[in-house]
Amino acid sequence: MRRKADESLRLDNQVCFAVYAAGHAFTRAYKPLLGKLGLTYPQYLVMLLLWEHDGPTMREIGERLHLDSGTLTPLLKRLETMGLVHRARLPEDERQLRVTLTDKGRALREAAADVPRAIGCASGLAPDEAKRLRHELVALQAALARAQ
Amino acid sequence: MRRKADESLRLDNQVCFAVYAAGHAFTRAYKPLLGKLGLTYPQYLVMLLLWEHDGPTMREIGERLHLDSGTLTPLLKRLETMGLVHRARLPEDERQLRVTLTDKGRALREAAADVPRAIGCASGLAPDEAKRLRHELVALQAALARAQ
DNA sequence: CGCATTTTAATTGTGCGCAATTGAATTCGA
DNA sequence: TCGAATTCAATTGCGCACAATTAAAATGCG
Repeated sequence: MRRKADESLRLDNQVCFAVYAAGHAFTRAYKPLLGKLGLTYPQYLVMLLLWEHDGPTMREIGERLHLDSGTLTPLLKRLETMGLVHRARLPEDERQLRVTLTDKGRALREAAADVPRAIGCASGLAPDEAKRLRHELVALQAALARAQ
Repeated sequence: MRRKADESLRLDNQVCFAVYAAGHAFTRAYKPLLGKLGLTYPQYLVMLLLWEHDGPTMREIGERLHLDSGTLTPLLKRLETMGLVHRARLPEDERQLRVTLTDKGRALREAAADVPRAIGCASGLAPDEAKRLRHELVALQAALARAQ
């Protein structure tokens, strides 16, 4: 019989690797769909946020997506270069940056409308299964954040 | 009442984002533990594989972790520079590269022994919950791969 | 045997992801 | 009010992650 310590060092036993591998699988599944829109997955997340509620500051985007300025500054500059968003300092606080959709950025929403359905389909999850799994992952993320 | 298409474009409804965020949370949780060992999380995954079964080829490592040579070549060179692994061509097939642990690499296993427990603790998951979640994520990953 | 095909690792280029630092704007406190 | 502390975005540097290409070794087929 194998010792406990050995067991726990086996790759297959690790939830983290399963999350890591599932993340890769999702990225691969999204790539052809988002490629048609000219977006990467993190860029798509920012666009989702803006379609939901236009005009957040960079700090708010970072809090929502758990990304810092080192990631977001170049990402948002790319979206701006593509003509999808506009970046402007707040007049009342010049430190902060407001990100707003351009007409082109708003228009992209129609083209992206069928992406979630396609991914839902590929995942093979029923809506209620997806919902439960999402809840468990959110709880997991919160527990890890709490443990610091 | 909100239309169905709008619902599906909302960030909160997406399993993928939950996986993505949980992945980040895990990486952050592992960082201080692995930092003591001088490893990144992908490097730790390779070491786990080698501790489990020493001497795989680079192709086998890539299949197991779903990583290609563009990622693994520099990663393994870093592990070699750290003195943890040895890289050598197979005499019977010069295209392939065998990766083996050095004494230092084997010794690191003891230092890493308590990492899984610490992460398990931080995740707040009971062992059976972790096992079920892992199964669901593996199934999800397989479904996404199958959908190609 | 000899040449086309396949397999494998390495390289190049792009884009995250994050720690650490910088610098500017703002806020706070004596 | 003035200087210290804080809050932001930007920058720098390092390490994945992956597509596309290159080059070498091995295989397969006529």
